[in-house]
Amino acid sequence: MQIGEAARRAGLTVKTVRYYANIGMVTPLQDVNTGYRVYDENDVAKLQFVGKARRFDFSVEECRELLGLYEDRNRPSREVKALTMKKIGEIDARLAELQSLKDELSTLAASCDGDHRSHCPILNALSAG
Amino acid sequence: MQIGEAARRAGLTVKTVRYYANIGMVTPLQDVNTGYRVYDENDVAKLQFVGKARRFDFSVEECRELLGLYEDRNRPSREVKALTMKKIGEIDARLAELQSLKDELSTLAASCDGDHRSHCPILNALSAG
DNA sequence: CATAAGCTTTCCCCCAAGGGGAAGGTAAAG
DNA sequence: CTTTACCTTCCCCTTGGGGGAAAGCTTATG
Repeated sequence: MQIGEAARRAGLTVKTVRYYANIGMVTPLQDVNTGYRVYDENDVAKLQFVGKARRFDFSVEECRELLGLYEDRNRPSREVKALTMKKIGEIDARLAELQSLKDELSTLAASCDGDHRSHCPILNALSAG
Repeated sequence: MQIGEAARRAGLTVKTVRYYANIGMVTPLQDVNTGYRVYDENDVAKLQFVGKARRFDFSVEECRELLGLYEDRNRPSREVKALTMKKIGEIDARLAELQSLKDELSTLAASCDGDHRSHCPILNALSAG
């Protein structure tokens, strides 16, 4: 099938699928006459796999790694789990960071009247050393 | 003072301060002879303000807006509070997204033995339609 | 046959928010 | 006079593609 159908079936844009081909992540065959990329079922499966991993916040490089493990029938599940735990740790760190930011901003917002007057504790806090 | 001292006092890198000058956010005077940027106390205050707002996850464009409000002695605090509430909403959305991702990944990780064997529910989940 | 529609290709610039480093000017100190 | 420590502009790099131009292919229609 052509790239359009492969993209549609994987739930990705054509641009994205072409990008994955360019960086060597999912490499279809190429029609010698037209130069068109030709995808098969296995390619679509890989695209879906990568698409799902991306939605799980894995970077493109991590996806490449996961895809390698996915295709290696003899890899130990330990490696996949390690990558997953690392990703969970990163998400945890970001969660804590965002929660802390939210708390501080909420405190500031609560102290600001938010009316037509110019007094504003939020700006004061931002300008305080 | 020169850019180096201004950056140090604002807790920013020289690159960042130069970037803010280039995009017209904090615009110092320029020495006619040397071409060096010349910062005063007010510039440093603005740089600190922007630095702090950036740490609160405000985008550069939002910082520009906040800085405008900060310099306008007659602005209503309503506008600042609205910007802050919008930012809190964005943080909330991202928190929910990350929490959901973490839950799903945790479930997957818990179901994977993570040993030397190849069976891996994580990869199975990623490859399932 | 011409041509228009709907695919596809490569190529190049764009985003945020700067970082890294080259090549070269300037000023103070030894 | 030269080293050292600043500073300048300029250009490429990052993530993960998006937007669009110019051009090639196939098929359907007038």
